[in-house]
Amino acid sequence: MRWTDIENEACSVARTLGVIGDSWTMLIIRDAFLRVRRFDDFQKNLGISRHRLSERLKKLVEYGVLSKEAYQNNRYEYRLTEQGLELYPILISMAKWGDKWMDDGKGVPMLYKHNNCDKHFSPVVVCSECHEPIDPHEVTPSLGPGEFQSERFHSACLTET
Amino acid sequence: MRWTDIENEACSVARTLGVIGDSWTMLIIRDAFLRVRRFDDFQKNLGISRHRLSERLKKLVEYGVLSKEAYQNNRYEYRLTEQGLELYPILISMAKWGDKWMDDGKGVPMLYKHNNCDKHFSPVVVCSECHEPIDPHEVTPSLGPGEFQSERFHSACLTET
DNA sequence: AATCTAAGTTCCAATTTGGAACTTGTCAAG
DNA sequence: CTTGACAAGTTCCAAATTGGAACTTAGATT
Repeated sequence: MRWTDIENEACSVARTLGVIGDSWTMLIIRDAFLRVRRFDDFQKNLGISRHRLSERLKKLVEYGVLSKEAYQNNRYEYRLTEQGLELYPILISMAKWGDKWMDDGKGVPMLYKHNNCDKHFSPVVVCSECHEPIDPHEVTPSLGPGEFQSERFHSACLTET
Repeated sequence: MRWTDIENEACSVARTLGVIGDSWTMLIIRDAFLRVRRFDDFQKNLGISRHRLSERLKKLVEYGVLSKEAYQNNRYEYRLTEQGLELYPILISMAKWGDKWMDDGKGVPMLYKHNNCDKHFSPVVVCSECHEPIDPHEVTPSLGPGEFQSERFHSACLTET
């Protein structure tokens, strides 16, 4: 099976990876959250080839993660859409995991302050219903309406015992 | 710049992507959360080539995301370690994003029940300090001790205005 | 002793990537 | 109004990576 077919699986994780799962894409998104908006700035910050960058930006615009808007005459800005902004939980969770497990002994690269409470924070994933933190061992998955019969596990059950 | 160098950047997002950011890896992790543990089962479920699977599993074991344990004589099990289990927030956030934005009109592939409250839930990212949901516009990033001078933005500031 | 099964490894064609050079359209200065 | 600079790509090709089929190894089963 080809990697490029995965977005057609009946699994929301696979479909998400079809959009953001290939090399460089999440770093482009990261830079977009950093307010990088122009082609050359992405290219210089990331060190990605112009070729690849061009392709990836085009795809992200197609999917609706970024918008491409002209400013002045032939200059363009790429900005996160609502759909793109909602990738934030994935990104901040990656930052937290990297802080904890990929520490090089020099301390964390970046600190995050929550303007709401004015404190440095870390992201915590809680249940939308009871507001308690989610432990993977306490989640029971079941087939939803969009799942169909298959010889493959299609869906992220996302529990581990 | 080569993609394979990114894990050395002074950015926790890039470092995390160095571990889980290439094709197939997050699907391997997904299957691991589904209690898939054996080489051939990963291979058949994912449709990945044995070649790639072998490499990826080896790397995940090296990084400490999976453990490889013998059972019976020459049979092996791959299991999520503590470090691997902590990828759950990333995975469940991907599932939520895919549910919302990659819906194909057939309904979600999978439902998740929280055993703690016995309800179907969706994951919400909140502040560790004030417990309010995090909005990317309300986060102010600053350089941490591990950041150093560079001509590149290294770190995920992770705010968008 | 022959076969089965799991867990890989080997090999090579086909695809993808990185990087440098080139293009196109507008603006800004002389 | 001509020259040069700049932003945003596109083109091209060598080098690296991937997919897939076939092969290997070692213990278990018939």
